[in-house]
Formats: sequence, structure tokens, C-alpha cells
Amino acid sequence: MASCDHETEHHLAAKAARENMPDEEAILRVSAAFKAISEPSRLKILFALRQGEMCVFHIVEAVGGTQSAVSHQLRILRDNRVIKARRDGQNIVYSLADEHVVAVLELACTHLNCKI
Amino acid sequence: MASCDHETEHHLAAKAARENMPDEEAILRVSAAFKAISEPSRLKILFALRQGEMCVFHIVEAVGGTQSAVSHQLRILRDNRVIKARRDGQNIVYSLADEHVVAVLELACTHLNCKI
DNA sequence: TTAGTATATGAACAGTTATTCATATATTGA
DNA sequence: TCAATATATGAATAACTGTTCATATACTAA
Repeated sequence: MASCDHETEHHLAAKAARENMPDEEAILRVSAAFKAISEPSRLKILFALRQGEMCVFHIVEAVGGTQSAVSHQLRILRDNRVIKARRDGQNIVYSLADEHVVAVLELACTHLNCKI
Repeated sequence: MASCDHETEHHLAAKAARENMPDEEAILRVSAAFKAISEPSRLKILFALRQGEMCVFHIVEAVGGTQSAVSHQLRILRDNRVIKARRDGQNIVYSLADEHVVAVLELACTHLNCKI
């Protein structure tokens, strides 16, 4: 491989791409965030939290699985700022971090023709 | 675990969550799409293609790595409708599937305070 | 058809990740 | 303080995924 019929335009695009490529740290941050929301078990938690904030017990009730597994998933979502937590007595109450999360989910579903 | 201080509201939310949970197929489709865009090597391809369509040679030039690795990544992105391809002579020219892709990337970067 | 170029792909290995199990921490009420 | 409840977490294993290497396919030009 060496060139193509659009050598000039593509080469310029490639050059611009290298110059405008986000730095490694930004790439890793975005990567980790998408990875956080890309697992079926965690996606279910997000879809569940669209209905409103919930404590762990009720998240388990909503999505199934064990308390331990859900807790591990919650930590990953929380570490990536997809959800937020507040303590309320003995419980930790989780909710979606902000409106960006819902927006991304809805964009994806629109794009893929999924009804949610 | 059995209940919490917000038993009623959370239980209702959990019930609504179960009732409104997308079916397994939709969950898997969304999951696969986010998984596709959640790998640093593939994210780089997407950021590169923001500059315009490119053939494989120039994508390799833009993001680095081997032709084989890039080809494998392109297939995953294509299978998940994140990018689209058209043949142009000996070359396959790739581009972002539609404006949803850019929108999702920008939402994520806004959310995470990354400049792109 | 043959040679050359561009791209794709199967298999294997290495690295990553989700779940389970056991246990730890934190809060509440007695 | 102690017991009970809610949640979190470390370690281990099993499943998954990205890359590499070798090779295959597809197109072009001669």
C-alpha cells in the first residue's frame, strides 16, 4: 500500500487528524467512560436509573444479579462519573450523573433504531 | 438487605424500571455499539475521521499501528454502524456513519471536560 | 492471465474484565 | 457496647477481546 486515487485530500486529512488528535490522556478518559456504559449489566443499571434514584437494594431488584456484582458495577459507573451517589442513613442512593448520560443513551438508541 | 428509608419511592422506581427495561436484544445492540467506540485504538480512528473520509492507508498514517490491526478495528466499527465504507477503485474509503457519532463523541468530551 | 497493490480475515496468544465467594466497612438501634 | 442491616471490596477464575502473523481476497494495469 502506498497511495490512492485521493492521495492529496486523504493525506491532508490524515495530517490534520494527527495534528488534532486528542492527547493520550483524553483518549483514555473517553475510552474508559464508554467502556463503563458498554456492558449489558451496567447499561441495565443506567436504564433503571432513568426511572429515578434508587438505593442498591432496589437496583438489584430492578436489574437482577447478586448484590456483590451490582456493587462492583456501580463502582465502575461511579468512577467514570456516569452515576453519582449520596449516603442516606444506611443506604447509598444512586442516580444518573447528569443529563449528558441520558442524552448519550438516547442518541445511541435513535442511531440504532432501538426503542427504549 | 431488605428495605430503605425510601422504600415506597424506590420500589416503585424499581418496578417501573423492570417494566420499561429494553429487551435483551436492544441492550446487546447498544452495548455492542458502545463497546465498539470504547477502545482507544478505535476512538483514534473516529477522531481521525472527523477530519474527513479516508482510505485505509491514510487511516493507518493518521492513527498508527499495523494495517492488519486497523483493518480489524474498522470491521468492528463498521459492523456496529459507527462508520461506513465505500469502494473506490482499489481502495475502501471510510467515513463516520452519520452526525450521531460526532454528537456522542462531543457529548462525552463535554461531560468529561476533555478538549477535542 | 499475470503481477502488483489495497484491504480483509482466521487462528493463536496475551492482556483485560465480569462474576463469584468470602469478608470487610459503615450506619443504626438497642 | 453489641447485633443487625446495607454496601463495598480483594482475590481468583472464567470468559472475552486486541494484536500479530500469515494468508486470502479484490481490484487494476499490462
